[in-house]
Amino acid sequence: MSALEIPCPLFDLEKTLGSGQVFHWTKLEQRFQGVIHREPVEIEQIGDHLRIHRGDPETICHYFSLDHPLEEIARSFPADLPLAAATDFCRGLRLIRQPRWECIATFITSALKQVPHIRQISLDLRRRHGEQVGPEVFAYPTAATLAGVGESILRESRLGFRAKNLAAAARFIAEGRIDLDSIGSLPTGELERELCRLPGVGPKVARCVLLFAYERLDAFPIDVWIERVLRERYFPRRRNITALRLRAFTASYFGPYAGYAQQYLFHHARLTMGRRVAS
DNA sequence: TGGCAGGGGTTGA
DNA sequence: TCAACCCCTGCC
Repeated sequence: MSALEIPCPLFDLEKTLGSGQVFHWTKLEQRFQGVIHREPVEIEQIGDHLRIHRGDPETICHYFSLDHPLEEIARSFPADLPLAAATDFCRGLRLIRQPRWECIATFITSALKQVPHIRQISLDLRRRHGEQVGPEVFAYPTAATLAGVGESILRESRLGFRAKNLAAAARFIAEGRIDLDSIGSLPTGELERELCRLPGVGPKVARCVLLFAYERLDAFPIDVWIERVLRERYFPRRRNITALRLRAFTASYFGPYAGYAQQYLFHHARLTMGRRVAS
């Protein structure tokens, strides 16, 4: 199969895949192998071009949101030092358009887990329960499949207490108690409330899903990293500021592309702040 | 070699 | 507001 090259200005494949949005991609030398929905994909970046060894170019461009106007997004940000530094550091990092169930399930399993663990769980679930779509390549198991598998088998993938939530969420969807596609037309606030009906989905996971699977680019998930950034960089002299006040601040301060601001602050913090931060 | 603390969150009291 | 949930890793 001959490789196809497409232009991808202002895009950094490695940063995008390494920014804690998706967890199943594997790097082999310069190539990244992964699955988009059920399609095996193998790509590498050469300067401002993407060399596609396997996969449909249109699917790949859509998945990596190559149509998002990054310059315009950066211009919409409030002018402050922490965000300017993060934006500079994350040049070319784009928000991925993820399949909805896969995104929900992956973030349910991410609770109190670090990236390598989430990745290990994600790959194991694919291998054990996902459809094989290529040599050593597996799609994420469907909700119906995981609903049939049940909690005790899921625990074998080292999910711990998350197995119960994942099994229950899979059943919730398989039984038709929520339709992930039809709720896509709801306003963001209502959509968030609908997502929180799923077992194991609280405010943080719901906002990740809003951002990564429903393209609500103003959604701002607050995890421990972002909370550290907000407290240290935005409210250094107000040590006892409440989580509620932080939420209110993020809802108004970062603007229509708050989700991008969050992703940049998050990725920058993870790679520069170290494990422990003075509090 | 083994014990211990703590981690990208949710839930229910 | 806080403990409990399960497992893994790093550190001593």
